[in-house]
Amino acid sequence: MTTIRPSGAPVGAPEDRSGAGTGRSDSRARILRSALGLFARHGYDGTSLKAIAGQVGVSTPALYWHFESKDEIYHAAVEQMLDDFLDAVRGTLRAPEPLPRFRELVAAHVRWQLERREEAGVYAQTMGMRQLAASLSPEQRDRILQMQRSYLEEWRTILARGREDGVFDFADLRTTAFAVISLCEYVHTWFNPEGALSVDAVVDLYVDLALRMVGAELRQEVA
Amino acid sequence: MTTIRPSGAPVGAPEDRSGAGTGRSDSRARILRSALGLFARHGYDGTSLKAIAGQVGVSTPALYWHFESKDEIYHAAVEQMLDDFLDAVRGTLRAPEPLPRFRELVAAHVRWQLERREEAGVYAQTMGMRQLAASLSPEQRDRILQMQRSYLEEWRTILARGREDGVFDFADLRTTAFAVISLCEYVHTWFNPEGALSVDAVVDLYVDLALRMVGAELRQEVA
DNA sequence: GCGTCCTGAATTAACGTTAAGTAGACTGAT
DNA sequence: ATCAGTCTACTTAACGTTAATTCAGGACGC
Repeated sequence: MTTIRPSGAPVGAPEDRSGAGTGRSDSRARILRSALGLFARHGYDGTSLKAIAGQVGVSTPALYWHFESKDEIYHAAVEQMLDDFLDAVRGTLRAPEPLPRFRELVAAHVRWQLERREEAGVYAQTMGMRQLAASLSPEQRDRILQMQRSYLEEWRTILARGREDGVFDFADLRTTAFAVISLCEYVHTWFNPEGALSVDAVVDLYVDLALRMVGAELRQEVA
Repeated sequence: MTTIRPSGAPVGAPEDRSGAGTGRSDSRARILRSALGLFARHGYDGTSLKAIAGQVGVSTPALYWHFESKDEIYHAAVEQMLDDFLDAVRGTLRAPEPLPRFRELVAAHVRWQLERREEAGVYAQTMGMRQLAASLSPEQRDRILQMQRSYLEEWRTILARGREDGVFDFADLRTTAFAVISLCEYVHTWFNPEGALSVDAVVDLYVDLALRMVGAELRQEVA
């Protein structure tokens, strides 16, 4: 268990740093990238600053030039990932009508989860351990909760409109929204990229599953 | 972040130990119970032996009389919880026909996740952090994977039989099985016991959602 | 007087964090 | 064109704390 953490040597090989002599500090971004991966694999407490620094290729105290504390690194990494996720998903939404928009939303969410499988777990961890989320600073917590809430609202709006329009048919709005989102959120826990199914295939299957959950008439793809 | 862990005092009030003068050492069970709750809330690395011991009401080294290491406590707690889960779910299965058996399975899984919300997260954590799971001892890992596999097989069998019988209709067996299981597995992440919906209500809603996913004709309850 | 179940003190290693110093690039004045 | 000075982006050394674990011993029941 403890053997997964570096004891003497860095956990991963330092990144290649040959190109462009430290061109105006990309260090911050590189720290966040390494940190996110390590937090995702080992959790917050399982990831040492030494491991992060080792993977970036700098000494541990160097991190303190870019960030105030381990907490700040963690929060910055999570927030950046959430930003990235929301941008990616919202960037694919084009249709105004509930049914095709719902398809787009499910597809984009699932695709991101599968393509960024490694990092995807961090968010679930943060929100999963309730005390951990509660111990973020109030501003950090509020910003993250705000992003969460607005995303949830996106789903609920689509579901509500679809039901009004008569293209969806489901019992409870809130429960259905949570159910569909959590379905999409946790694809990454079982998906195996070496397996028989491609990302595209799983995306399509999940779109159909989600459509069934909201009571949409399935066979309209070509129409 | 670090403030969630006890620094001087035990994290929770020691349990009441008045009844029955240490009647033939129930200590082991009490340690496991406390440990499971703490692991669920703070994760493996976020939980100290001091915190566990403090909650049980003994000194830290006392744990070493019952267990060899922190790893062993963790593994024993997870395995016991899995045992409990499987017993609870399998104990409710009565119907031999795929459709009612599927209902039973979904209902039992969801009910357990909601009623044991606190502990439910531990398993997800263990399996979520891939390196963590991989660092369990081979025997520990094998036992847990074995339990996982046999449970998954239960689902797949029901789905396959139901499709043969014509009561289910879905595209990909493996994906559908994973999707329905993960749906049930993560109810606890959003459910709020103080909220409007009771456990029973959510169980019913989830049974319907799952039935839709596998393409079952919904309205047969009374028939 | 032996096994069970625990305590208090001690050990070693790792953690996050601070302090102090330094190499290199850029700036402006000479 | 050069040199002092400043800013950036680190370095090594070190601090205080806490972690898991060990050990030597002690109470309590049979």
